Amino acid sequence: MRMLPDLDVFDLRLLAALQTDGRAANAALAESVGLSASQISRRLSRLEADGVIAGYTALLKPEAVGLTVLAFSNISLDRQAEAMDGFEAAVLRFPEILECYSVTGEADFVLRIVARDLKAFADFLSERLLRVPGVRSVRSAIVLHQIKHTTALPLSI
Amino acid sequence: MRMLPDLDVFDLRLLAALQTDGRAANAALAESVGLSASQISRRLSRLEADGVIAGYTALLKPEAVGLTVLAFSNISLDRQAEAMDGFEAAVLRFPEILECYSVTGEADFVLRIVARDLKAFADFLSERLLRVPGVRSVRSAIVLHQIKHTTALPLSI
DNA sequence: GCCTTATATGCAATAATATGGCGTTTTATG
DNA sequence: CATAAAACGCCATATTATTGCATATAAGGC
Repeated sequence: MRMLPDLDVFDLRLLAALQTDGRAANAALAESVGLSASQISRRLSRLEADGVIAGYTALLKPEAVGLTVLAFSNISLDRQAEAMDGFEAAVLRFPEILECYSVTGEADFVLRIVARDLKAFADFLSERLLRVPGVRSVRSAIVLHQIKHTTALPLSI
Repeated sequence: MRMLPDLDVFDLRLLAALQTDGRAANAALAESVGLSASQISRRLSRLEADGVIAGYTALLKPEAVGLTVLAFSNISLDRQAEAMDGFEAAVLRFPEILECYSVTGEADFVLRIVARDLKAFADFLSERLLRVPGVRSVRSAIVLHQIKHTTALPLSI
């Protein structure tokens, strides 16, 4: 695994194509990259081995699997070392918490949370999250509209 | 496209497997679902046609493509209708803004922003985002540590 | 409850796709 | 400018996906 994988223009085009369609056939990728399919195969293996490509996933429509609520919750903890460890462990256990980051600013953590509906979200907050030891405050921004949503990182091609 | 795609246990297992590895071969998916590869192929086509599967993507390691800064920025706009339209159009144009939602709470919007480094992030804020007409305030939570990060939605299997 | 119809299934044949050898070309290095 | 190393495309082979089809399972009508 290279530390500084210097990606050439073909790599970047390939990554861009894979961010657009992670299941595209090598022949299709070859088309948009401008190389042969066999080279795509080889570069793909390299990018995976190097860890540039962390994985592949299917993107599901949340409503189709019964999830209508998305929220960003800002968490503040009590100032104790054990509070943080316990909180992080709890976060990993809750499947409705998709992401958790410690951040600068007023809050200690930002969470991305999904739930079936508003009631399920409220229940999760009051019966689960607020009961995690050390959690002092939770301020949630519930999503009203999605203006933009992509997992594709910008690549300077 | 069905409105209420009632997913059976095989569908849910298949979706779970695809969220774990979006490029898994049908034979491998068949293994974890408990069906034949041909059925996987057929169910896959159906889930794609129904829009349950919105797409597939490669997940890249941000550092490997030169992105070291992730932030969640909370935006407040001036109370004018045209401010909102202009802001949303601007958001769609900026590739460093991966996600944008209008939300409840103190802010009007939450943005997920990536940047090469702190300087690039600061420049983006001051030279781009703050110059979008109608933007009144930006409060950013810059990510210090990633505790959890997944795109996989929780499925009640 | 049984018959009918629609849907789902696994198997096997076929089609599509990925991979690796190999000779050639390009790029980097002294 | 010569040489070595890396990358390339083509092609043959291996792997994987898809579809026809006969059988099985589940749903609806009477």
